[in-house]
Amino acid sequence: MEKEIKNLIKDALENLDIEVSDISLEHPADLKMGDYSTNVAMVVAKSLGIGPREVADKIVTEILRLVLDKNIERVEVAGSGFINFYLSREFFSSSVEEILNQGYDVGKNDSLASKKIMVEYTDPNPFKPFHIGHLMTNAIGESIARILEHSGAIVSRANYQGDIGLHVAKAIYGLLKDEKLQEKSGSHNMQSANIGKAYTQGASAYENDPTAKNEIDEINKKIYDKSDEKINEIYDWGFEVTMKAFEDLYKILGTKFEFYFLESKVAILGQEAVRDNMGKVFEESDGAIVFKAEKYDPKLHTRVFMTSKGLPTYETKELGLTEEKFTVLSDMSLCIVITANEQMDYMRVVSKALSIIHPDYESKMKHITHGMMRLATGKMSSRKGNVVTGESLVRDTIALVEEKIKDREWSKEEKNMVSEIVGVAALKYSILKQSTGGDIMYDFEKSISFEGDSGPYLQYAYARANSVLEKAQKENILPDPHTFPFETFEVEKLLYQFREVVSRSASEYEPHYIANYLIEVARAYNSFYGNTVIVSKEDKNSSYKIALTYAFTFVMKTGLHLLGIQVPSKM
RNA sequence: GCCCUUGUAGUUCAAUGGAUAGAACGAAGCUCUUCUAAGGCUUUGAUGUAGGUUCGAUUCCUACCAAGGGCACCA
Repeated sequence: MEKEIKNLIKDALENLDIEVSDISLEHPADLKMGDYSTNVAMVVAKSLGIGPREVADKIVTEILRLVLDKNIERVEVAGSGFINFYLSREFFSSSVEEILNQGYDVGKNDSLASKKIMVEYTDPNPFKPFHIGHLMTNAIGESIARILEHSGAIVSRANYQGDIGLHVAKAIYGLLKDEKLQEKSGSHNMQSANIGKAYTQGASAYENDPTAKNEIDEINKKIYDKSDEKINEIYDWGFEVTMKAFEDLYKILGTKFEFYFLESKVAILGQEAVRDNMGKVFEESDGAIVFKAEKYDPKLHTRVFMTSKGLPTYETKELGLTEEKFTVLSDMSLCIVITANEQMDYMRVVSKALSIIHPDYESKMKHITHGMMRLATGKMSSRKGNVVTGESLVRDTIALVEEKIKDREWSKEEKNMVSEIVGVAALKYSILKQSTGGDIMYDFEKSISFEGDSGPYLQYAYARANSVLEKAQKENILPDPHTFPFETFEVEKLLYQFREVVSRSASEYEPHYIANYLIEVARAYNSFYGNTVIVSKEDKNSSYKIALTYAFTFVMKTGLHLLGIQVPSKM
């Protein structure tokens, strides 16, 4: 419809000999002001030397002369010169019908058809706890991956693991000092939690105790050269257990990775790249090997790629990682990395180096950053009194939902499933409802209050719609989008916009547009639900309202899917 | 010092250069002989400061103020 209206305006302007380079068409914030609105009249008024309202009147007259489209009910001039388009009852009904035909494909577009895109996100390190920052990256990454898929892209999900380095040595030091933490009888989640504790102990010993620091450095060397049998054994066990625990969490969160990259491997590739480009890109400075990025861009700065001890830094590993990505996924058209924004400046420098080495990568690398997740009211500890990790946050949130639904007369399995789905929704939604750049104040209490602007609110609207549909089935009233009532409901005026919202989210890599849109749709549906009897044999429009309800469930379920959130059929 | 983010109701967040700056929480009131009250319907309140560009600025530009992050061998 957007295209049709734009063309209509274009034709009218041509007939009037008015030249405009770009016609902007938007949805007015208030639906009373029409379904589409353009400001062309105001844009051209000055150059024509006529008042904007007068120009608008002329254009509208011309449009009305041209218009034959049954989808447009009327066109009006309003405000200081806006031209507002009101769509017809027929249009909204046919868009409901269209959604029924599309089902869960609603909102799909092919702007990225058959493009291969890799999205790297989450990146927790083995031997270290999965913290709330990882949770945030995961929620954003998964959502962006799904949004791109909905635009036709072939998306590969990738995860990058720091399998070597000082953090591993710290954890192993902790494990060696306190052998109880090596207990292997419990679940791998418990074992992983113990390793997390060992890491915390090792990390603080490294800071405070010079003898421990030496020991840890020693362990670190042994991990690299694999010279100590005992350490090798602990390493293999710890790596497996922590990675398994991450997988459990990914399952709850709804992520399945296709590629796992290990730091130890890409470090070697990165070192080769540095060696091959000595003199060309990299140079020696104070014994280290550096890249002076400010030579290419004054806003960038020099960064060390190889330390004076000959060890590769993060930058070099990133170099190797990117090359590896382009190798394992041939014909990749876009390589996206999602991290916290503290890594923005490093990434810019690394990207610059990569663009010089591989000019063809330059337009294909995209770094998306997000803010920090801060916990409101200083509650840095979870309910069990431990430090809040991403994992504890997920499990505690789920537990709170469980508490809330404990009186429902459902089976234990149903309760478990619903609380998991709803808990994850509460968390993910509070991350995805705002634009990705900024920090997030996470309020534990608020996210599980499930009122208003929350994931569970959306799920609740879906569940209610679902039970409407069940009732309709029982009473044998079939959906029918063709016999519609005179009035148009607000939900209808929003449903057809889904496609535009998805494509905007995709082009800006911003899930929050979808989140905000879904809240609006849910609100409109809840209002419709609250003020109308939908299923009724006496109402001749009941079939239409049921069709509308179906359309709503398709949009809501699909929209939530794009946020990485599942829907319970009841809650 | 330089670079990057960000400053919007009491609080947490929205607003592709447009119309009366939207929600939610909080507070006050109403609402289940109707399909899930985790709902619906009312009422209340905000663009950091000073300039500039524009018919029009929360949005763009400049300065200042405030918060966060980054700036050589940690990731």
